[in-house]
Amino acid sequence: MVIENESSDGLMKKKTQGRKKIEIKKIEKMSNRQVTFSKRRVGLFKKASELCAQSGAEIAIIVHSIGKRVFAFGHPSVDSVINRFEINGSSDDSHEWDYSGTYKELVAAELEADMNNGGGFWWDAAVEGLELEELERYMMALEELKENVNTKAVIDL
Amino acid sequence: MVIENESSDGLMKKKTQGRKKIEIKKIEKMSNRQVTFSKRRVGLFKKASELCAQSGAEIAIIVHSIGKRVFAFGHPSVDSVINRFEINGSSDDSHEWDYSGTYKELVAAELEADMNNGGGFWWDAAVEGLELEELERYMMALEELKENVNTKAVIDL
DNA sequence: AACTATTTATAAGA
DNA sequence: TTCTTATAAATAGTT
Repeated sequence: MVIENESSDGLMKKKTQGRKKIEIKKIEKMSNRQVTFSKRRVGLFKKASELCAQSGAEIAIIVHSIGKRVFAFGHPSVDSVINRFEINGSSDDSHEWDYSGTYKELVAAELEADMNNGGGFWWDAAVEGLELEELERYMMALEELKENVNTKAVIDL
Repeated sequence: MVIENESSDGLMKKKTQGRKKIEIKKIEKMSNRQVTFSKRRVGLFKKASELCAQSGAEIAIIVHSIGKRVFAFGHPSVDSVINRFEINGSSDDSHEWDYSGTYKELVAAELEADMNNGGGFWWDAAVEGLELEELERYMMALEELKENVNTKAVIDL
């Protein structure tokens, strides 16, 4: 939002409102969604690189944008991290699952069936199909991520 | 650092210095490293969940801590994102590689050979073996991440 | 695990 | 897209 640069008393005012608090939800306007995706993906990869550098963790991140582009971050490499992960077994309880299960609960089975249909991306269909209550539960899940994480069992390989 | 709560003039002062600027490098003290890892991993996963919610991207993150624990984030699931990634081929130029290559350049081949030896974690060996100049290049790479990202070729599946 | 002062990330706007 | 600016959000050091 534009702010007046000069008020009646002649003092200079703020040029913009700066960052505004937002709700974490699907960004409807495509151009804004693209800009936010670009900015936040870079931020995410930077955070990952810092975590690697500080703690020595091995991290792999794979991002499929809605535009079908694929971005990957890997330290020491995407493949090595994934391989190590898969060797441990990706379908049992050997991992600490944080969020995937929570989201899945939100997506009704019938909506998942629409994912492979023509027109739009599966995600759009899934989100548009969410009832208000479900969306609220989704947002709550986001907020409770920290707590959920800390209460998971820890099982080493 | 502790700050005096009351100065000679009787005014209350800041209780702490608050967050301090730090250099992104290996945290030597194990307890601090563990705490930072925990905090930042949660932050990383939260950022990922927000990016998914806002843009509809599909994201998988796998984190192997130095303590051998495995943490994973996946939307809609770790497996689905990885599978989609691997179908596209993980060894060619079909992806946008952001950071893994940069880091690899830093780790001399002889250091990589030590990764599988006994005693300590490979990462410790690799980082401790980095010469100062190399470490500086590494840090520069971190700073230049954003620019690097924006200059990569974009190739869809 | 909880607390603050700060640093860092980023929503809007240019 | 790249830059700016003000503010929201993350977090380092401490308790």
